[in-house]
Amino acid sequence: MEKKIEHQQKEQLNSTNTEIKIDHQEQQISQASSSSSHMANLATSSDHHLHQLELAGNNINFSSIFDAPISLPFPYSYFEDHSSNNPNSFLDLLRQDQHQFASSSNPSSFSFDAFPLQNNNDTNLFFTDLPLPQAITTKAESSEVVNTAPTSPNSTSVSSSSNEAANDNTNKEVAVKDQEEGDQKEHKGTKPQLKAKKKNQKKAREARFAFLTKSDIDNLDDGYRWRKYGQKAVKNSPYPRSYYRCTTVGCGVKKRVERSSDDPSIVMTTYEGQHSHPFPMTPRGHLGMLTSPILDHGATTASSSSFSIPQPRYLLTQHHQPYNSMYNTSLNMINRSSSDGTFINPGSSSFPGFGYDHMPQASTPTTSGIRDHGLLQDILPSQIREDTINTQINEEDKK
DNA sequence: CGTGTTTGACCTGCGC
DNA sequence: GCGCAGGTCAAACACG
Repeated sequence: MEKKIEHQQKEQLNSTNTEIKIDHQEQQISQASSSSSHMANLATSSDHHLHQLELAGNNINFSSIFDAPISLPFPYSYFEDHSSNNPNSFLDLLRQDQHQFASSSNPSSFSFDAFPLQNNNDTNLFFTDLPLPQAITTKAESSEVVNTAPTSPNSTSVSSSSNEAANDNTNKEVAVKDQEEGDQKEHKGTKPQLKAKKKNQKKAREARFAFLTKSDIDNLDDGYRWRKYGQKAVKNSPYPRSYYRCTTVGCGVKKRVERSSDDPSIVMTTYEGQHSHPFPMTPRGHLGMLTSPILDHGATTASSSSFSIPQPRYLLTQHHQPYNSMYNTSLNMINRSSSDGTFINPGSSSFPGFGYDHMPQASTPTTSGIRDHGLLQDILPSQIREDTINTQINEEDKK
């Protein structure tokens, strides 16, 4: 396993300009838990990119950000640092990178790579080789509701049902909250019950998805409009944590942005919830990222508080989902369909807060002539996807 | 005037 | 029960 990884990473070094230090590889492996396929994902992640990477070897503890205490390995950072003076939006950079990698056989597939590495039972770790200077590492935080049922990588049945489940959870959560508010108004003094409800409510909390990005800029465009509603000092960190909420009416997506105390160049953004609305229209009157997150600035963001990741529809479709049940669980929890059936894309899911993966054209294979891999194609170049899936299959065959 | 930010107060969960 | 830390609210403020 380790040899395989080492071999693959050596290949990376040879075939790309990627510069990787593997000092803490072993530690990452242990922290990345048991999913060997995930490591394979990591190992192949840079094949299509020229960005320089490093394994920083810093174990930056973001346990305060996540529910589960973790020591997050911090494998990637970009040498190509993103200056705070750089006026380019995140999506500008994406666009530039798209040109840079225009030779890709599947342009639509390029944009954003995310490689989930299972970290522990509560968190999913995402190593990303983002084609942008800021981005270095992503980390998905699963919901606390854990689906332990193993999910086949090719499973298509889980998605819709889990969508409904997630939706149900969300609705229940709202319902519980509303109920609680009523109870609090009408029945003050039922604290035990309220507490029990609170606990239940917490268990059904929205899934979160966190990104680590290397940037001097906190407020980068992701195309959505965010309103800052709070800022708090973080313990053991000189940098405050900012709280944002999607400004779209009825959309409860939140995000938290904070800077790492260990490495101030690292910005961590945690998304919570999923947008219940289409990607915002741009002033120019077309949908941002209609066919790809990188095709448009997508930024109507007057706010300066937008974060730096694309609003990727880049969630992995579960039928192409090469990841384990834990990861699927995470996806399932965040894959929410609306109650009226609008914006539902069965079999597809998206990371919370990451845009809208249900754009009609975006999900129609025939429009691009490219096989629809769901959101996966927005994350992984086709070659990587194939490698990943094959790797997963091989791993399963070995078992 | 609309929109977004700032910031102190308040609420909540959790550990001791 | 208490204190701490995280999260949220909302009034005041800034800006175009």
